[in-house]
Amino acid sequence: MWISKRTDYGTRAVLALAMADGGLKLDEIAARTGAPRSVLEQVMPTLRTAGIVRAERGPHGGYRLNNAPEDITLERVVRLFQGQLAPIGYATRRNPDPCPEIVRASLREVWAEVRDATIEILGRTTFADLAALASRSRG
Amino acid sequence: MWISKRTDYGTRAVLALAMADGGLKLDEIAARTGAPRSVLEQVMPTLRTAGIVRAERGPHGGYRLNNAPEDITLERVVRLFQGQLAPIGYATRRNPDPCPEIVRASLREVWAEVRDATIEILGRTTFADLAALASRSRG
DNA sequence: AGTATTCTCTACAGAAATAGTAAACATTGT
DNA sequence: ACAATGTTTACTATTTCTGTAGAGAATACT
Repeated sequence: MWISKRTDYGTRAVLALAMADGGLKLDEIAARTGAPRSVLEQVMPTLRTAGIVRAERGPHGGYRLNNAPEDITLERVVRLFQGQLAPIGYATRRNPDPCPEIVRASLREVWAEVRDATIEILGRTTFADLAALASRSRG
Repeated sequence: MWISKRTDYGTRAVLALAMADGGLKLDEIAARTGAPRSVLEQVMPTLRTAGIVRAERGPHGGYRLNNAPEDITLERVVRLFQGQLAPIGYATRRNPDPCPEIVRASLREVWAEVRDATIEILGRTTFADLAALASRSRG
């Protein structure tokens, strides 16, 4: 239970764009993802600043992906909102907290395994994969 | 960053007991795990109620494991404190939240993969494994 | 009995993270 | 000008997390 709503909404929004022909307006993204519009108002600029989507204002404006869905991994979007993917602070890849006690150092090995398994899955899954999943289930 | 301190302290405490000859008093567990004694006062009864440790009061009292370390998985202890292991509410094994939108349903597949990978690791790792890790690193 | 030792229960307080709302603002097309 | 669209920022309410404290209960020893 550790993916925040904003992370969830962010990934849903990118997937909605990956599945759309052309761009989508904020209201359309809200409708297709089930995310509150007011929250997307914060989420979308974050995606834009990170270079994942681009936005245009005014009539006929909206959002588009900046890259092909094959080139956007889930890991990238999740990290954008969530930061570290390790389950605990002493098992991050960069600058892990120290483990003064031997029991903690042993546990670190396992948390690192969980971390790596998570990164492996999120890193190999692209939004093209997710879109393909969706069209398959749609029949 | 989703393992709570209490979960962390709980797993450390069980490992400390798995590595000890005989039992340990609360203060000894606190010393070996680096956990505040006052928090362990809440954590240890939780472990006891779950049948993972047993306690004895009075002089010469303390805690012992109720089973062999080989028979206690990390999954069991983590679930005790943490509950569901899925990264998000719509990807739990039992009673997942519904996924009205197609984008959410696609993402569920991936979160389920993460969940299963996590459970696989925590479910096969026992406290005997962790104790072995510790004695290896101790040399 | 009395006392020291040890675990147990429960209430609480502060801090931090999370979630969502809202309103004023900036840009663009017609 | 004006309507349509995204942007920014401040805010509030709620929940979760973390740790502390103190009174209580059981046990062993004398």
